[in-house]
Amino acid sequence: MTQIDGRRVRGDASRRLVLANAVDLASIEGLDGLSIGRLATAAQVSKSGVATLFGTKERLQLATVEAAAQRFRETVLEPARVEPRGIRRIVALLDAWIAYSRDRVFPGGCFFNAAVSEFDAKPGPVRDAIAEAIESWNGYLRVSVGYAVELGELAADADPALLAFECTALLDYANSRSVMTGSNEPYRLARRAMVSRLLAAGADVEVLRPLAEHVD
Amino acid sequence: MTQIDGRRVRGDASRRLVLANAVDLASIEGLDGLSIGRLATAAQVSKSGVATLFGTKERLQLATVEAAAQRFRETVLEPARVEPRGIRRIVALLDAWIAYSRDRVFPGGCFFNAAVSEFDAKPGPVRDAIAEAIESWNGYLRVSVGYAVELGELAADADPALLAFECTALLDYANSRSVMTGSNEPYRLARRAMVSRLLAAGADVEVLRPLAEHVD
DNA sequence: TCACTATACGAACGATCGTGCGTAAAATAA
DNA sequence: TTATTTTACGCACGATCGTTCGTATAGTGA
Repeated sequence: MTQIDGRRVRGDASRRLVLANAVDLASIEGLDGLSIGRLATAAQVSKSGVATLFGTKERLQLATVEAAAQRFRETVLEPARVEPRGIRRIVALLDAWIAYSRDRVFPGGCFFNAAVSEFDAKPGPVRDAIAEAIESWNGYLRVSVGYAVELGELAADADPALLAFECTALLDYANSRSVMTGSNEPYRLARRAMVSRLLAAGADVEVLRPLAEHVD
Repeated sequence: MTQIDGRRVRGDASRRLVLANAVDLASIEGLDGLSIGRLATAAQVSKSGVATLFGTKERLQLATVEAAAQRFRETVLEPARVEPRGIRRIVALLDAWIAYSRDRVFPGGCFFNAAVSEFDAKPGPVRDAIAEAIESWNGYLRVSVGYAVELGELAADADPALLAFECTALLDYANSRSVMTGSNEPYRLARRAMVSRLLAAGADVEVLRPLAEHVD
């Protein structure tokens, strides 16, 4: 039986508070643009308090990436798990992703879209952590498409890797365009493209209805 | 008859030199991460020399965006103009864009992908300049698709806006994935997706050959 | 000739950055 | 109790940031 440590409890609460501000700030300013001083101001703690809790800026960035990944999982992955494996879960995932972007779960749009563009040419632990989070989401979607093929809900010759690639491309681009223009039209375009693509892959039109008919 | 000014000639040469370094650095470090000091070191001029030529950092960023747009036009748009309007020019544009990304015309991958993610949530003149450059490219591709429809090279019910949206999404995502992983596989996936999408829109399979058969 | 402009640099400004040190308080462990 | 760990802060350090000022040089015009 592991006893709880009141100091750790307090520290974890502080870390959560700081990280909640960190992911929001980083989705706007970027993971590098996020400075410890401004973060401390936003979280209403002292600058050296942030330094105490995270050590270095790189460790703060790593913790921020993990906090963002958790918020993503809670917002996109968890809700879709109520749907059974196969095409229904795919539809739930794609729909949840659009809601995640459209509702600005991160105020600057998808955290990982911004993080990838910022760090894709900067090797190091932070880049690796971002890559792993992306890879995890991509893999989850790809495997989900694979289930649908195995279950006969998509054509046997459908390529899960290609289909997942296309959907992710459309989602990411819709996010980028919406944040840039402030319009929801990109989400409607992405929905149309994904629906017609899934139909071409043999999906049942009825099952696609949540994705096709949702208004953004 | 406007006489040339030797001082301006010299200054323009310096500006070009500095901007060539600026776009390369910014494609890696970002437009904000790009600092005047490091830029001066890279371009082998003094820090205050850069300040003299561009005034403020914001004006340097604006000039950098314009320099990047020019390099993009020279690399992607100009070569495709040798092809006639319609599906052939579309194929040339898409193929040139993949080469532009794959050959790392900007060392950090597509300059505008990085710039959009960095500035989409930061209102101001720099964001506006980036948005205008993106809009210009998107519009050019959309109009090109429209020509192909008008010429009967694509189905009459094909939606140019949607088709251009899908292709841009695939191109941007292929760029992002390739820079992140160092692989050319994303370009092959994007090619396959675009070819099948254009075929579904009624394109002639022969005309798509340059896009379909090119090896990255 | 002389005044003016554009380029270019060195030096320095105040501001902010990430980080380390010393200290204090709270909780745990001896 | 005493010793140790964790959190949290104030303070200051060196480094770098964008910017400004003064100065020098070269080219343009009157």
